[in-house]
Amino acid sequence: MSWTDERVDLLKRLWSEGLSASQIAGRLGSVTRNAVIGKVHRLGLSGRATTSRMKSHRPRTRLANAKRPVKQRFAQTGNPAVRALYIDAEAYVAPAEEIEIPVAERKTIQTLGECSCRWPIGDPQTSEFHFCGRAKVPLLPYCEVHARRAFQPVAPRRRERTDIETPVTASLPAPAIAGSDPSKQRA
DNA sequence: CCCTGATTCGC
DNA sequence: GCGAATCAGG
Repeated sequence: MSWTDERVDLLKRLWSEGLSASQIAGRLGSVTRNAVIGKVHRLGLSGRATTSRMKSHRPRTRLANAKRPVKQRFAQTGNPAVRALYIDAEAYVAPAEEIEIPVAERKTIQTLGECSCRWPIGDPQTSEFHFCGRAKVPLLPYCEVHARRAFQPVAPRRRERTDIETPVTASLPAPAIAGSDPSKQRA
């Protein structure tokens, strides 16, 4: 697969949103992160300017957090439907409160069925605790709503770029006792 | 070892 | 133009 206009547009958008090259590659499919980086350079998009603090504007619940490793597995699946769900989740904003499941639909660990959404609700220490129990999305352990909640994009590493343009070390005062640095050796 | 982007260079 | 391999680093 090659760089069609659509794919380039998506690349530009995701890059400007601060997604990493590998994240973008995962969404585009059929390309490696190297390909993405190479394209970014050829397009002249490289060098993430000051503005794009890799933002993680997406609230994540503890439960969603706990599901992250699972999500990563599904994010890498070749199944387009599952991938689509994962990608769509990007637009999702977590609700402040858990969805109210009618008592009749609630499932316990005992009554949880093969097709029941396994999203846990409530405090496991209490008798109120139950699982969502609604019909789950095929291949996923949750109903659609909870799947969207669980499978959110990996939060970009938030880390201030301290590199880029600070070549003025020469003007810094010399340390009183400079730690020798013998570690910089390469054949 | 996980990850990040940057660069090179054969294709 | 493309991207694997590599580099340099967190």
